[in-house]
Amino acid sequence: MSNIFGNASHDTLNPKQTEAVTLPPSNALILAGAGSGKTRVLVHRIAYLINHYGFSPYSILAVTFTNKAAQEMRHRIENLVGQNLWVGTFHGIAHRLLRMHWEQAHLNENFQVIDSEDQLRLIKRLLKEFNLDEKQTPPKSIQHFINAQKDEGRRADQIIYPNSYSHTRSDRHSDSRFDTETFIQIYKAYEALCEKSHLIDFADLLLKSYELFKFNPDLLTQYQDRFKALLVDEFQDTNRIQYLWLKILAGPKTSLLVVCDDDQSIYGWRGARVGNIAEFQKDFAPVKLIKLEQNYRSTQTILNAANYLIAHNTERLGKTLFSEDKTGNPISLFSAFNELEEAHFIASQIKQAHSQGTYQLQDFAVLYRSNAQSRVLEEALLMAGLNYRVYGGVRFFERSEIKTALAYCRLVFLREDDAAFERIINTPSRAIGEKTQSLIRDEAKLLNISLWAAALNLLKNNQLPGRASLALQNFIYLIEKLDREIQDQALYDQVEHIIKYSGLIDFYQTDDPSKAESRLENLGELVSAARTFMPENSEFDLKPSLQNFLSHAVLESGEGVESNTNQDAVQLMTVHASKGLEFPWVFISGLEEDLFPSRSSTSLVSPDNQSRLEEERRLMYVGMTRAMKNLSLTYAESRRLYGESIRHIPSRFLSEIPKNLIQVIRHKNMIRPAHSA
DNA sequence: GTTAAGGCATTTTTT
DNA sequence: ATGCCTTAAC
Repeated sequence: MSNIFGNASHDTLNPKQTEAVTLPPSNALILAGAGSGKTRVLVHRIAYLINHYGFSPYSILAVTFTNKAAQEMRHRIENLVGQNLWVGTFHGIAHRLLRMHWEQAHLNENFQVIDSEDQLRLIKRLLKEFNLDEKQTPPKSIQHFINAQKDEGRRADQIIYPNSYSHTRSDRHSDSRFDTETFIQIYKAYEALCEKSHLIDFADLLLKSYELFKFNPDLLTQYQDRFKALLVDEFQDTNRIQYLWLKILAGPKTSLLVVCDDDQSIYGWRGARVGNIAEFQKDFAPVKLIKLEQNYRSTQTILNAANYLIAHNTERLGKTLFSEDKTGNPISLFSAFNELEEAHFIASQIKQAHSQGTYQLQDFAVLYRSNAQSRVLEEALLMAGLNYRVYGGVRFFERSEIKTALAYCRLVFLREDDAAFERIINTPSRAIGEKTQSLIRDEAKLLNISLWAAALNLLKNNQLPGRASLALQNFIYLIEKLDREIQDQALYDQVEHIIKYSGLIDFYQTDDPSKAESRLENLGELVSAARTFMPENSEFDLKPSLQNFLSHAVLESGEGVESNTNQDAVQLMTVHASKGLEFPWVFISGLEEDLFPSRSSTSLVSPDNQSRLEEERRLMYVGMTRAMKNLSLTYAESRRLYGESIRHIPSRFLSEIPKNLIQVIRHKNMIRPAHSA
């Protein structure tokens, strides 16, 4: 398993690391290769600023991308300097700023954050209002459009018409059938709806907090003066708005240190701009550049292979990893007849190595390009009697029963929350059908009020048939009753009470018997989560309130599959999900053209072609550099995909690794599993 | 208001 | 092949 302390076993910093840590306060770019100890450098840098330059922890801000990275950094900083300073994700920090300055940000005090599922629901509702057909105008494409605009820092009225957005992301949906003007209109309506409902989506957290600074110069100055040092992790993954946010926040006296690895930029497809690195060097000149190229993770063989592979990319800053470790085992390569044999091979290799006692199961990771590949691998591991754990399922706070329960909490907390209203108005079913709901929506639209207020209006004016009226009355009564009952209760009592009296327990007990058990269990866990909930970061005097708990649920939705976490098990995940981790023995499977590199990165006729392929190559590079001792590569000549067998040729990436580093494993007397129907 | 049948897409994922 | 979601029929 990956060691959360990275290479903490090395007690001293190497010369390059030392140079980065002890720089005088100034702008710096740390180009940190895989396994070169970048988190360690960041943490030591913070300690150095405090201990050597006398910076107050209060004047330092460290930004990461994931909650996991933020937690780890917070933990390590506390170990080193024992101080509680401001560390968080871009979104987490933006959220906190908006909570603190909600008035200046033109927000409601009780605003709620919505996730992309809620966002999509709102968009679907708008499409209905616009009388647009979902087939002709897919809600997903609208969602993508809106998020891409916000990620670029543009409001609906700032869009440079036409097609100003098409260069950033995949433009599958930007052909003439979809009229940009319509998209902009929906974007506008969506903004209005969010404002009315006091809701804010992920992208808007950043955009709104950027605007908060932009339109409140006094506040901005206050923060610019406060932050003497800004540190950013995984800078290659920043998008436009995140860059703008950093740029506006960094004042004349702020020194900005960013850590990045352009060779590990694998999120271009969701808006990350590697170009921010060059822009940073220009905007923040002079920028001190330091390269960390010594790797503490892998054997030199693995690094050589990875170096040769990545050298095929043209868009690079340039960096070559080296290790003090011995050469190590050659990289093994296995060619299978089909995906079943491939899986069987991997399972038997693991079984064999494991039985010799050198490795635990958790020392093995099996990586793949797409999630669909995991099933065959799981079956093979199961057959071999090996425990495994698949990363990346539906996360706790994203499960439907959890989201429904939270929607009750949200509506109880804030009646204007239309997203919550729509989710629970008829769950469990209480005879408020499409007809009634549509009447409520019309009323809300007409008077520009929330769905809740619209429902009250319809009841007051007797505009509903008797049955519907009664049902709606009961629903409203239920929410108001819950609200009254939870006053003055502690958070966990509130959550427990709402779940208990919302009718959800009965509903999930009978709704789908196969899922009933796990759903009820999850609802129980939600109460436990509320019981143990304690907001991070004491500086802001956060209490375990319902509001804070709801924000936490959206912004930190937690690990995927939490079961069997403590069991020794083989780790299965996509190459993307493996970023930042390390394993003694890594398998990368499905190394075939059209799979890895993916079909869309090679076959699309677009000017983007080259960079798409380079991103795939970086992905391969990320996968390879996860390996500490052994790296095994596999591919299948034929693979069942989408119901039919397809022949594939070996991935070009295999031929980009020098032959002398590879040992080809021959088919021994292996049983070839036949394809089943 | 619930269930069956047909349509459809299907890299990667965080917040 | 499969799962998800809209639509059509009880």
